[in-house]
Amino acid sequence: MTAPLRRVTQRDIARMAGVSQATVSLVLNNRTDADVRIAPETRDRVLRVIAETGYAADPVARRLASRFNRIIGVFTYEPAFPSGSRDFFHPFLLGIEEYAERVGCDLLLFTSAPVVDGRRRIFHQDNRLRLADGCILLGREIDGAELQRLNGDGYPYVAVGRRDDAGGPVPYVGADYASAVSRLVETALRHGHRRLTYVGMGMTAESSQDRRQGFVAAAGTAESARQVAAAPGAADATLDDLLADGSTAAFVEDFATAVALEAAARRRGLTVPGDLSIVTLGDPTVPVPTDIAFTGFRIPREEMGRQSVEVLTGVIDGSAGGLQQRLLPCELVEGSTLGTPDPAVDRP
Amino acid sequence: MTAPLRRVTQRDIARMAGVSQATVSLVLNNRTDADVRIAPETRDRVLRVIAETGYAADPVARRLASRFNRIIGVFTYEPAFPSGSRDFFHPFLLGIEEYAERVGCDLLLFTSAPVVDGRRRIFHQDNRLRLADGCILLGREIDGAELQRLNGDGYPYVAVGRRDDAGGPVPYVGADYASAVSRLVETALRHGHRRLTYVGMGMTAESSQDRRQGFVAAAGTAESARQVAAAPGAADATLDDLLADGSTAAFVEDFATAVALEAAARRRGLTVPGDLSIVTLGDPTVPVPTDIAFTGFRIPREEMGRQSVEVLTGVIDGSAGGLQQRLLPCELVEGSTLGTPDPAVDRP
DNA sequence: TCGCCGTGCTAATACGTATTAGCATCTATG
DNA sequence: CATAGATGCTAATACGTATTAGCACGGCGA
Repeated sequence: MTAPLRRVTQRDIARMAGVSQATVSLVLNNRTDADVRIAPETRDRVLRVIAETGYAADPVARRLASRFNRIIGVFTYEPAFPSGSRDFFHPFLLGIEEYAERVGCDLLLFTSAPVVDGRRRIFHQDNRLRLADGCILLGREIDGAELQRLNGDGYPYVAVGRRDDAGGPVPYVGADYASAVSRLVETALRHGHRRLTYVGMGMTAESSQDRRQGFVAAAGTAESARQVAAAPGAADATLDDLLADGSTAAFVEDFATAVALEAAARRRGLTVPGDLSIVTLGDPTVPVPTDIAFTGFRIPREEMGRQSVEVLTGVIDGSAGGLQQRLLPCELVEGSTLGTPDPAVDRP
Repeated sequence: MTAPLRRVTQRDIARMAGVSQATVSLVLNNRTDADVRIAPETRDRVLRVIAETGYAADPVARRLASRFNRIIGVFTYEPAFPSGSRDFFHPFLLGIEEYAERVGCDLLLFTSAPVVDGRRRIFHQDNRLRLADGCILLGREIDGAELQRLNGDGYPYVAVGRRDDAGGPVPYVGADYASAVSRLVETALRHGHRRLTYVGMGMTAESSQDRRQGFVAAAGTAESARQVAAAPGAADATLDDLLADGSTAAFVEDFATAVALEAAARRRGLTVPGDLSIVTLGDPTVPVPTDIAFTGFRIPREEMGRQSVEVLTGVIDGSAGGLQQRLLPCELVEGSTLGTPDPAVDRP
């Protein structure tokens, strides 16, 4: 190993070209303002030396002197490349990367953030947020206190997924779950379903709230629209509950639960959607093997990633005017698990 | 939007605590050298103010003044989160993230690197490599000229995958393809195979060279050991060629080609491995649907990611002594596509 | 000849931190 | 009481770039 060579700096270039460091900087930044004038010969001379030496400005010094880094932080509340839930983050990252590339920004993954109580923390002793010009927040549940702190600090950020206010409005790019669920409920009602059940996971996250709100909003004309909590493991109990209630359509928050529910129904000799319609309210977040084409909707994850970068760059350079909150529409998936309820099922 | 608040700096802390900026820095870095002494009361006072304000050192300034950033760059020659070949990078990134987290480093993805002639370039006008303390290079084929430049600049980096020298030895963490292929060839010979064919893709990448070398090295006692180039689309022609040659075992570089070859054989009523043994020389890089359990080996991608970070940190802080080149063993996969050649096949 | 303006560049400074030489002040020692 | 040494801190400077005020020079009009 040779001794680490010293960087070539603007001073070196300046000396070689017989000009001042300031001139090198001006040439480098192609400044042609009225009050900054460099003779073409001088400019060429400097550029030639730069080319010869292969000089490249130190981005760190640049950042210190000016304002921005062209670095976009990405904070994930869970590891960004998990083996388990890899399908959750991946589409977001894909969109983020694509747009970051387009605007010429690098992506900084905050892998150094320590895990406390099972989740990563943004704020800790050696907080490194300021490395980036701004930050994209990814995660099913985001700590409200941390959002509040971000707002207080005036640090530019965008959450992926709608977030409730936290000491002020939270900039976000989310998916319009409420509307998507509402449309599914309306479809069910058109098919003649009268008794509906929302099968949740007992979560308080905004994404869950929004789905429930969409359910409630559209189910006004139903005979019954109730909510229950369930886990994939308790599919049989959930099925009992649905049958006892006389529900003909289940709106299932979690994809894996829907899969388990369908399997349980089949085991009992029930048909889907003949005896029971099952609607899923989102893409699988973990790989679940199934051949069933569930009726539901698609979360525009990739587009959310893209637009989160777009919004963030706006927030950073201040060009974004007012409130930066976007809800993207979800595309409905027709599938084959929502049908007309079998009249054989006893109803008045 | 409020005006972007000025950062809290060490100067602010110093003023509040009634000390100098230097003292704040010393306290912050927990300096306890013999010639640096801070009274416990002073230290506490400073720490209290730091805690109150939630101050965090600006990593950019820190980097400029000192040497390191705790940022590890990741340069991918293709997008890091591709939709197509997502399975290629993902395991590497997983290992990289895991180890980076362990050593408390952040990960910088160089998404800003522009694409020229269909591939990303490390070196371009506004080269941002120096943002990171060092860099991990990912990609099937890495430009030798760029490696040479990296070596010349004395920039710390590690390639994932073995690389030929480029103006000096290239630090890398690779997989020992040669040995893995050799062992597979030996297995085939033990099974009685005498005529072997290496089905390559006509690539010149080191990973391809190594496989071929392993093939040649172990096939010495075979009656025939030849190499052909083939693409998945030309499976039928390849099969013809194999049969004409009387080869009983095909060592197929590309997973998709192996799948196509097996399908072609089945269409012709041939059995695998009865009539033809097929060995794959690596995991699929793109998702290929197949139910066949191919005989081959597993590339320790995750471990390669982990160790690349380990090696890089060593290179960066200079603690790594000599040459940093590691070849990790590949685990053989028994599978069911390598068997004893059917004696019915005409051979002398 | 003087003043004025346009041109081409440089000196000085800021950005926020780390480091080091060295200045006071106090304590122990002779 | 003078002095040596330890102690606790600060002033100064470096890191590499961007920015801005302003200097020196030459040409031109009056």
